[in-house]
Amino acid sequence: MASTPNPARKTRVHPKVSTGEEAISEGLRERNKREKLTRIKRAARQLFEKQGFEATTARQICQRANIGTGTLFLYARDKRDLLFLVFEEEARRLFEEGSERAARSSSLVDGLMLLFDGFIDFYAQNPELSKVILQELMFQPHDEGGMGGLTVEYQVAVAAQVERAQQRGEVDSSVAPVAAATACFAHYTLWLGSWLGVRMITREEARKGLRQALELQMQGLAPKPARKRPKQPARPKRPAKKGAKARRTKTRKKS
Amino acid sequence: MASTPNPARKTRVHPKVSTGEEAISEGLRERNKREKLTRIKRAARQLFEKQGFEATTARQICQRANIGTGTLFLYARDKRDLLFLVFEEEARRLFEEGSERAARSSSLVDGLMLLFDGFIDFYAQNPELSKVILQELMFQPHDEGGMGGLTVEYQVAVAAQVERAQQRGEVDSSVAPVAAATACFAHYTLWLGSWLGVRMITREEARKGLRQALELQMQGLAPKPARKRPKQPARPKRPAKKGAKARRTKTRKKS
DNA sequence: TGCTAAAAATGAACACGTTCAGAAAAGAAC
DNA sequence: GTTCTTTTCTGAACGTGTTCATTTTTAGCA
Repeated sequence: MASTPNPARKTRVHPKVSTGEEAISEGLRERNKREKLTRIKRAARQLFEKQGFEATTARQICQRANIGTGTLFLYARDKRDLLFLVFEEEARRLFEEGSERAARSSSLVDGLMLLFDGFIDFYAQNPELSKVILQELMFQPHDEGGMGGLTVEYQVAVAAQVERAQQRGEVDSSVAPVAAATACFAHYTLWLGSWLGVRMITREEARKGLRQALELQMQGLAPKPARKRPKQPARPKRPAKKGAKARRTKTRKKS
Repeated sequence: MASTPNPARKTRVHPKVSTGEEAISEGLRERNKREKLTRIKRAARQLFEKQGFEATTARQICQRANIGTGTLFLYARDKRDLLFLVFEEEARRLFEEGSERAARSSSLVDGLMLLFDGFIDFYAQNPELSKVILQELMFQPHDEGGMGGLTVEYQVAVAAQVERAQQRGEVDSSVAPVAAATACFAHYTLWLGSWLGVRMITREEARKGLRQALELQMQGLAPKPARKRPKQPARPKRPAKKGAKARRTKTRKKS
């Protein structure tokens, strides 16, 4: 009944390392901190990629980064936080690239897959690390900036896609965009989980399953009333070229 | 690139404790093991519920169960596995109760909510523990028996619900039941995660969101060609308050 | 240049989960 | 009972992530 509120992630990392462009001249302090952070990122990344997350010890990272063991935890809340330090930048880049590509698509499902594919490629590079990242993303509060914030932006981007589709007449106007976005996001996370977490599925199976789930989300489970032309152009502006259900798009090429 | 295959959960727990009814007379060995297991379960449950999962140490459990520290790990693979030892029985019961109730329902959404509600109630009893359980369920391979097996059975039960609805004509006959079940399960896990993991939502909000997601899954996002639906309340004439739509059933009462 | 206060770095120390070589208990055979 | 084999138990020991009192570095000022 009691339940401790979890180790309650430490309030904030101690040295406030500058986030980029500052006044022209930086003090010694600033420079040292920046360099240290860089070294930490590099060391962590190298070791994670070579040995995996669990097999890499904090002390190893410290040694390679030339810092004392305690210092590491002034720059990262804990070991898992290092994953974010290391990969946030790349994730942000992928996110923006995906958003751009998706914006050019004219089908909701295609657009979402473009959005998702960037991350799927990223995760595929190292499934073991990705599992930990995903786990953290799905179970850590999304506030407190960092990569959790990205997740929120992600959902916003999905919602934007839905809204565009709605304006196109591809999505019913009575649907709340955020609700639809959440639904699509649910399929995304489930299939990612089956692939990276539960590990009973390959990457391509996950992509295929995800795409089918999105199509099913478009169609709905309920039976279509009668297969006849909606001759009344009252409701949707354009009759939305929605043909049969199983829209066989060729599997999208990825990098 | 390398990536260690994770600490690779230990092959199997050492003493094979009998799973219930055996030959009438049991040897001293069997009895000792059974008693020890019982003591472990009791101790772990009490401590977990009083102090929470993280705050309970393995040594505390051993002390309370009157066993050596090493012995604990002959009965549980690791600390998290204790959660399954402790809660599997109860989870199984809830699952069966839910299945029965769901079988009596004549609407898919209602039926699924009945199925889900059992677990939602269970999780609500102790959200912190539930978070860990959920995390384990979603990220540990589902084979190797235990509670993971339950997850599989769960999805099967959902698929069965879909099939029944299909026979009733509530679900389109062209839909593959497992695909539909997976989709519904995706909504279930997402909303559970928002509630227990990311912690930005209350239990009732999660239930409501889940129900709406299921309804949206029924309807689909695509625009309906003509409003010739059997008995759907058509488009909401009344300007349904704040974006919410498709509110059909009154929020189900739960136990 | 010294002097002082604030910021940052340090590594020994802590508490934890987990292991494993050896000890103890239970069964089998006589 | 006595001996031997097999199963089960045990707690000291290991390696881990993380903390914190102390030391070192930097900045501001005279």
